[in-house]
Amino acid sequence: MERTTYIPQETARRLSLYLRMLRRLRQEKVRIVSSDQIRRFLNVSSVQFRKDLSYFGEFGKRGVGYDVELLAKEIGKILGTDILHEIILVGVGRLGSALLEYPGFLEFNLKISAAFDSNTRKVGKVCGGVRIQHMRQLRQVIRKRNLRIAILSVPVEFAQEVAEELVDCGIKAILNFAPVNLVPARDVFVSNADMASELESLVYKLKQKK
Amino acid sequence: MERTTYIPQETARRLSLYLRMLRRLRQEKVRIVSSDQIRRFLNVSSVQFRKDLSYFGEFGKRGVGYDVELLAKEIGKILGTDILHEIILVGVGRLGSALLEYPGFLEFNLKISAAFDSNTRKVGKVCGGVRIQHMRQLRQVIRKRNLRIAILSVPVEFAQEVAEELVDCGIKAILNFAPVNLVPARDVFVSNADMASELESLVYKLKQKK
DNA sequence: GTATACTTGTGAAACAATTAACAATCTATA
DNA sequence: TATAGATTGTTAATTGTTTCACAAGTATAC
Repeated sequence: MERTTYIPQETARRLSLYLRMLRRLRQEKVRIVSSDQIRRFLNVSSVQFRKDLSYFGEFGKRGVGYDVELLAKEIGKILGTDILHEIILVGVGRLGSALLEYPGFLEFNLKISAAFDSNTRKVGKVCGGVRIQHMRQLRQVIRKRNLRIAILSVPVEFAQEVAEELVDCGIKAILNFAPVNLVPARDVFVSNADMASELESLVYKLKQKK
Repeated sequence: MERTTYIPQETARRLSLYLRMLRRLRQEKVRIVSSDQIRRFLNVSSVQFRKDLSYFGEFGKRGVGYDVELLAKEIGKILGTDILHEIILVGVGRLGSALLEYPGFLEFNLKISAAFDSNTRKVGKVCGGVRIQHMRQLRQVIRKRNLRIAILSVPVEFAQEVAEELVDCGIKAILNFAPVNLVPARDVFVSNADMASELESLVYKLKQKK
């Protein structure tokens, strides 16, 4: 039961999928699940699933399977989403306001607890239960509440500059929706949610298949 | 100059980044770019860049670099986005309408040319220059215009069912925004744009770093 | 209690992707 | 035309990830 120190990047990503699946199963009152059932649900091989878990411990019962409730809790702990994380959103345009109202975050104990925009007409309005504040408040709010994670949904031409401001205010992780590949500062994690690029990859795959 | 038949998945994804960068450079009237400059812009090693290109041919000039214009064209051809691709969007909610107005797709010659929703109140309205049609029209429109790619932005509880309908109508690639890991049919490509999961991975990374 | 059918956990092997090292080529310049 | 400096393209080595194969544990039927 020795734990390796190195954990594949992909494993972390998949844990998230597992967790969502498990929560869904829990809702449906499923108590026990086997790695082979997970395979059918998620398109991840059963060995992959077991291997991924093996980096963190032993959670199943041989000959039986996994306790849904227990495994969900354990994966939550591993990922750090057993506790609520507050995040901020910067740029309340079309996409930004859709994200503010997006219900999918809460499922993972993620809550957008502050939103910012530089347009004074938007400031003060409430969207998705959050009052929009002016960009000027950014630093103060981040500092005061010790926030670390930001969603960036500003127009592409401001993305790099606003990202740098965020980092300067103490943000350590950014989920970027602007269509630029933001290059992260030293100790900051950036994840580029590049929708157009995803589509382009699909176009390419279709082309290959033919 | 022999071309391997196998091309890493990740290479295809990166080509998309390269292409966007090159187009931006072209706009700025840059004529020549070296792999080392690309590295600085995109955080992809210069060898990686050259290696990725080497799967498809030789596009640079030793001692000089790459012709921006030419390389952009070539990568466009490789990815298949040298010609316009029409896609459909299903589910015009908050997120769906944001996507309809998203300007980032055109950059890659991708155009949402039809949108569908089952809510009769939305049907007939125009969003992002596209008239929303009823789901009943789905099959007819897909068939008639021979469409292959769909963006799925319906509520999570309908996602699997609508996805199956899309496939049944002839759709071959789906970009899914609903927070489920859609399991694709045999010859259909699905890309799950899982925003909550992305954030959760960031939370995990932050936790590790500490 | 023993046999049978399942299922997990994991070291080793196979496979895939990235990086290092360097030959080949180009430009500019004296 | 020789030389220096720059840059690409590619083979080989390295690193990272997935899969195989199977031991070990559990439940059930008889």
